[in-house]
Amino acid sequence: MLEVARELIGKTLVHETPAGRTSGLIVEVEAYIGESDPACHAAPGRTKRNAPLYGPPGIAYVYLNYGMHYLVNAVTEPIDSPAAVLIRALEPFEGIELMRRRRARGTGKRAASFERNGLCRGPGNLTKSLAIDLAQNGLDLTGRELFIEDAPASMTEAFPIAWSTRIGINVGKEQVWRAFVPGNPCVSGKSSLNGNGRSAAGDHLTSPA
DNA sequence: CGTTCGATGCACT
DNA sequence: GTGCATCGAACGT
Repeated sequence: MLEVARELIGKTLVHETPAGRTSGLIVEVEAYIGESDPACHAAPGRTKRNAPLYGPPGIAYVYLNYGMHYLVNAVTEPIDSPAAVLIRALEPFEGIELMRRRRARGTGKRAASFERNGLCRGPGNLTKSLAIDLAQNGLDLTGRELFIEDAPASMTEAFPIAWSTRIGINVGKEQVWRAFVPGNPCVSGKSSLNGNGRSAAGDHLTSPA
């Protein structure tokens, strides 16, 4: 499972829409594993909302939280083993101008005022830039609309990976189940290891316990 | 630098 | 009615 999270780092998440194609390199993820993980949506058992977690792996689990942000996960385990990787940040790759227009929508701001590195920094931001909402819930991530694929050869350098505790939760804080590319300016949250002054004491470069 | 707080909608008890 | 796997603006050091 944590291996899947690690493998997703450095792949691309792509969304094809009538408006165009947007994609980015996955630089930050978190694992949510099973009903025994209090922060996982499967913790209360099977419900209508979390049903995709109990389905086959390779499926997108999308939901709305805080009433205003859609979050996208990749289901990772076999049927009846609820677990998923939350995609938290991307380095924008294709469709950057389209991302800017989507981010500006509804705000009074100009699309041009959005910096590239911030377009997909944070799970709520990346779904807005890629136009991911409940319509994509349950899609096959190996399909043609919303999918994960290997990065182009020109980008397949080895990515350094750091692990930390998960962000934005109140339970299950002990697990070191957040993986990110240290130093990458598109990573959300704080990290002394990402080289831009956003730091957190718990970060470390070794593998999780 | 840091922390607090409002916006906002839906699933769940 | 309560509580979020958030974001960013508005404050206080």
